[in-house]
Amino acid sequence: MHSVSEENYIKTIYHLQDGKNLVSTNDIAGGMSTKASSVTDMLKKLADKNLAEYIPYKGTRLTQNGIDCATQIIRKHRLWEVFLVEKLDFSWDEVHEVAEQLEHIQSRKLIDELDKLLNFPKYDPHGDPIPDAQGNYEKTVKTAISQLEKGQSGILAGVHDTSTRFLQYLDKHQIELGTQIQLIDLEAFDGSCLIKTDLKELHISKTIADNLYLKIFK
Amino acid sequence: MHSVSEENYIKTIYHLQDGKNLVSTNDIAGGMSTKASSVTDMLKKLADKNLAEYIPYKGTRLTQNGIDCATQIIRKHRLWEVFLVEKLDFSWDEVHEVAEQLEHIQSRKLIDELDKLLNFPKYDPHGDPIPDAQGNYEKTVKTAISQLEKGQSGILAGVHDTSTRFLQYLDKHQIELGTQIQLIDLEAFDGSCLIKTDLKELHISKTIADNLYLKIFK
DNA sequence: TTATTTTTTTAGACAAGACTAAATTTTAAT
DNA sequence: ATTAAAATTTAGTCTTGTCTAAAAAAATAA
Repeated sequence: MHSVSEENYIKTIYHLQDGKNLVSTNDIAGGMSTKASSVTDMLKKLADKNLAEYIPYKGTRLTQNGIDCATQIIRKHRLWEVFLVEKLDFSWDEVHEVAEQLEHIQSRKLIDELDKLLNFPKYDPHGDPIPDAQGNYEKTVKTAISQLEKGQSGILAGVHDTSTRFLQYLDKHQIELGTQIQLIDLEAFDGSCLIKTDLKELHISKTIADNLYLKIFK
Repeated sequence: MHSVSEENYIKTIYHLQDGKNLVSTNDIAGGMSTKASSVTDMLKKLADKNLAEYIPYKGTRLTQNGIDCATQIIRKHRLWEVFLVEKLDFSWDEVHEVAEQLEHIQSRKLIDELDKLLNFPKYDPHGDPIPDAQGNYEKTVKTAISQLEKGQSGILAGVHDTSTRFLQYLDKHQIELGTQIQLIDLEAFDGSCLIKTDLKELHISKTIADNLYLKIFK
């Protein structure tokens, strides 16, 4: 099928795409911790294989083919994360690195059976939706806390940054998926926020507020 | 840690070693479906990393380091095989290819937790022993049916050839691990045998008899 | 023991993926 | 509209792991 490297590029482009028309070479390089020149080389390969459309100096977008491929990788990644947490007692900040390896295992049967074992879960441990075998998944509209208006509230449905440090920060402050959060105050000067959960009030920086996505009750 | 390719060489050498003092370059090439010249290159790398002792023109043996590494790969391979059969409804002739990929996933916690989930199994679905976290495992003395004397019996404890075709042959004749088998007659001319299980008598070729290993009651 | 065959190694090439440095194109700023 | 800065691509190199063809060593046979 495709090489591990190709799959990682496809996944990165897919995540960067979201809404935008074209993804820039530099953004991909940033997202993969590699150099722009390496990205250019790979983009040509992906275009040759009809996985991406590459317009020199302008940017790239995945073809339908590439999108299908990305969706399957994401399906695998998220199912493995559920497996690690539900069956192997991993905590949600430990799963990413291992899932990153497991998502490249090639076996249709393996994934379908895993899905069955886990009872066809809809969400991964970070609250992100899991595509089904056909690649369909609920595209929830999630809003970062930093984008809310004062007084709005919602439940934590996803995080942007999935680094161990960030996830541990959340654990420390007893914030997890499903936690109800209300925006009490927003400081215009530095974008920091005062938020309230069932348990306590907490002051968070703009960086944190950008990273927490809520499903909003309208 | 080590590359997938290095791990595959280590595993192959370990399996070919068994008993022998040195493993030949050609045998490794055969076992890996690669060319002797490629093997020579890799042997030098393994020697540099203190994973193997390489004596040009003579052969190779793993160092203790290499043996430890091989044992861990085998542990992972066999645990994943158990997982696939027990939890994901794979049949024993479907597991090998996938386990071959899964054995290279790097995560100590993953394997220890998997071991726990499966209840610390001692044998894989082919009857081969699974090394524990320290690398220790029961080194059973298994004897091919073709090596038995007339009248001897034992229970099927392993197979040599693990190809799908062979495993399906066994399924067809209702032979599985744990099946009690007695050697009724051995034809000196072509090495074929007449064997008896609880269910029936069966005439098997020398090729088959070479591939079936029994634990013998002495 | 010499000649022949087999095994193994060396030399040189190639593909995938990555990098650095230089060149080119695009964008932004005067 | 030029010029300066930023983004992107090209050219050339490197590493890993593979290959073929040729050379060298070891094993076998006469």
